[in-house]
Amino acid sequence: MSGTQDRPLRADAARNRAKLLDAATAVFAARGVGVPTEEIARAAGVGVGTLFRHFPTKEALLEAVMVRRLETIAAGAARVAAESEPADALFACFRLIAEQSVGKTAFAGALAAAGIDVHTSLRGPSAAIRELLADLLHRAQRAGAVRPGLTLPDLLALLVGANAALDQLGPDAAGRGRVLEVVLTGLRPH
Amino acid sequence: MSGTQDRPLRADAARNRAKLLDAATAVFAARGVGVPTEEIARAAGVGVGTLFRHFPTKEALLEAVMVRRLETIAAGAARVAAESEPADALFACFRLIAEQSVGKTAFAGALAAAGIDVHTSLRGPSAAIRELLADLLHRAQRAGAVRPGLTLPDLLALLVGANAALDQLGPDAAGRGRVLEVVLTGLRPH
Amino acid sequence: MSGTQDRPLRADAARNRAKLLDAATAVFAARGVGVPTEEIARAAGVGVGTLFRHFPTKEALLEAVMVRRLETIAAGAARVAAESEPADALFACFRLIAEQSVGKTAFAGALAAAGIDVHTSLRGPSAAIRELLADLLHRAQRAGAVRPGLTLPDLLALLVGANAALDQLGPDAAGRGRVLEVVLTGLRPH
Amino acid sequence: MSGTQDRPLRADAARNRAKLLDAATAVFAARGVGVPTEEIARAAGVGVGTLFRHFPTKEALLEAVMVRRLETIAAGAARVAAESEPADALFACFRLIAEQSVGKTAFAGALAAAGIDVHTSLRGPSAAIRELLADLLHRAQRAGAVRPGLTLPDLLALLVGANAALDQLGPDAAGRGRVLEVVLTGLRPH
DNA sequence: CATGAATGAGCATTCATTCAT
DNA sequence: TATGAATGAATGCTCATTCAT
Repeated sequence: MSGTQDRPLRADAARNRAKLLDAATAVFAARGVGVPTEEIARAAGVGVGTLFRHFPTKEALLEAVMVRRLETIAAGAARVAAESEPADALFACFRLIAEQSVGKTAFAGALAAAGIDVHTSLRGPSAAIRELLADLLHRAQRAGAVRPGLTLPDLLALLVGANAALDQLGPDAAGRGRVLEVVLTGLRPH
Repeated sequence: MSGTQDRPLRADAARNRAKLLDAATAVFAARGVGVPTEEIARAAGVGVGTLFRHFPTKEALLEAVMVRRLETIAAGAARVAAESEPADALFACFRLIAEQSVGKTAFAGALAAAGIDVHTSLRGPSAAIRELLADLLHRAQRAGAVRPGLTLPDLLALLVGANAALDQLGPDAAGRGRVLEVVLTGLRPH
Repeated sequence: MSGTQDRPLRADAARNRAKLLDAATAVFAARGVGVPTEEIARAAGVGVGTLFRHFPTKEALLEAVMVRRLETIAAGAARVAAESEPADALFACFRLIAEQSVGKTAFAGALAAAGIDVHTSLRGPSAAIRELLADLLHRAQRAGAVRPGLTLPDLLALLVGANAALDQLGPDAAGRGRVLEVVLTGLRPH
Repeated sequence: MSGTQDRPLRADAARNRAKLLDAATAVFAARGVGVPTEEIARAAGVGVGTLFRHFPTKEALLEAVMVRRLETIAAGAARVAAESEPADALFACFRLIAEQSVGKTAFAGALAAAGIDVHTSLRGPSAAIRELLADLLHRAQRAGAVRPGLTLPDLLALLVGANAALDQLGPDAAGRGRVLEVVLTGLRPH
């Protein structure tokens, strides 16, 4: 049911898999998805062969990186959502997701540009997020805390947009706050 | 000093340059920036050699495409800005820019991912837009129509974000309207 | 109708194509089909890129080599067949084909082993040979010079076998003569 | 001198060796000698490590497969040869060897193509066959049942050729009979 | 000046072999 | 001793760029 886990996986193999995912996340973020696979293997301290034993394709590695990211985000969002009532929870989740996905823009763009069909394995984690947000959105709207006409796709698009905006803004904390404030304010009814 | 001059360009050469830019715009948008240069040459109906005569580098071609885009946008924005008073003009420009740059996200991402330094030749056109927006922002804020603390970088980031959001939303007109409405509403003081 | 010729092909391109085919024929024969493509390119005095421009795949190159071989053989066989009456013509063709296809065994084996479907482009030339042999066989049988029950597939198998036998025998001229004599004698009615 | 000795081999080790040889024979025959060693290990139900413990090299495994084949053939030939008088024995052996070595063509070709020097360990079993055939040939010739000039190398080449012919013909029993008939008839004096 | 053939560095991927578990 | 994860050299193929025609 959990997809990625086929067998218990030997201790060292699991360690290498993790090292590879970490290295890939870092290197892709730092140098773009165009980096040679060998670079990633080197960063992970393993040979290329090991990389390809764990991820049969460069594309598969990219997917695994994104899946892990989404899983982390989904978990964080679920935690945050549980702590407050719907409206606040929605806003908190929005902040969290928009903030956490640093650099995701470049990824997603590159993946799409490469004609990669990420959907299959991403559907799982992203479905979790989607459902959570759909629920929160619905309840926040019923509570009158969010614009009534807004749909889930709208919300997701705004999330992607906020993400892109923060990416573009860089580490300027004050600016990030103002930008998020603009979007979150806009979500409220007027 | 006299080597890089922009000679008037013979009629057919100018025509080829235009054909190449059009083809590149279309093909990059349709198939991503990863397309072989030869594909673009073919789409333009010329040989690769001709492409490289006009644009010494693939990167240069990409830049030229974006420059032309920005120039169009800048012109449109200037026109729109002249037609209303500051606050409305700012909102109109925001809409225009966010709408017109369909697919730019993938571009920009890919460029950045490729480690390409677009700045040099883009600074011109984008500076024009920047100045226009800086001016409108300033005056709209003085008129009390836009959040006081918002800076130009904030606004640009929001523009990029809105662009990404619309890209993600696809051609759903109603959704695009709602998303823009959210962001524009958020820009106003509260 | 003639298949391989798509456009007139520029002079130098044609020259390179020929050089590549010659080099490939020689190198494959000398060192087996396992040779790196780069080896062949070097032997032809061109870059790998050129090789792959002419033959989109290593497999395609192999096929082209075999096609040319078969074409040569087919032409020679047709010439020989025209010079005598059916029975003698059949025997002459048999000798010619068995002799000319030195090293073909290794080729064909390797191709089959590689799971390559050579048929498509080979069908043309080999069909020509097949038809010629079918005709000669039929007429030689009617003339009472060849075993009556023998079919075309039988004859082709014997041809392949004779080829293999000669390959195995090496350059010992007397031995080659005796071996061919055995097979040709066996073809006659008894 | 004591390093390469053939220790009796523990029961399970012997079983593994046999499983590997069987698997290799089957897999090589079915998918060609290009199959990854891991495929063979899997088919044998052991790990690659075990495979390489028994056969230090892929080439060594191939050789072992062929050796076993030749041993089987040699034994069969010896049995058949004992049952009749020289001439018939020779023909029976010829049939047997030609028939039994189905698929050997691809093997031998691939081995040769790979530049593998099979001789060392094959000389043993093949020497047995060679001697048997040499003896039979000699006696059959003295009995006037086989062409006088024919040498042992000629006979071996014809054997390889017959093998190739049968391989090419496939399972068509009647055809196989006719083809062998042709060659065997050719062997007789005329 | 346009063309498209030639170039070759670069990259993803495979696979025989080794070695930690 | 068996296992299968790790290794990395080797290979087929691509594509930006150059240059002969």
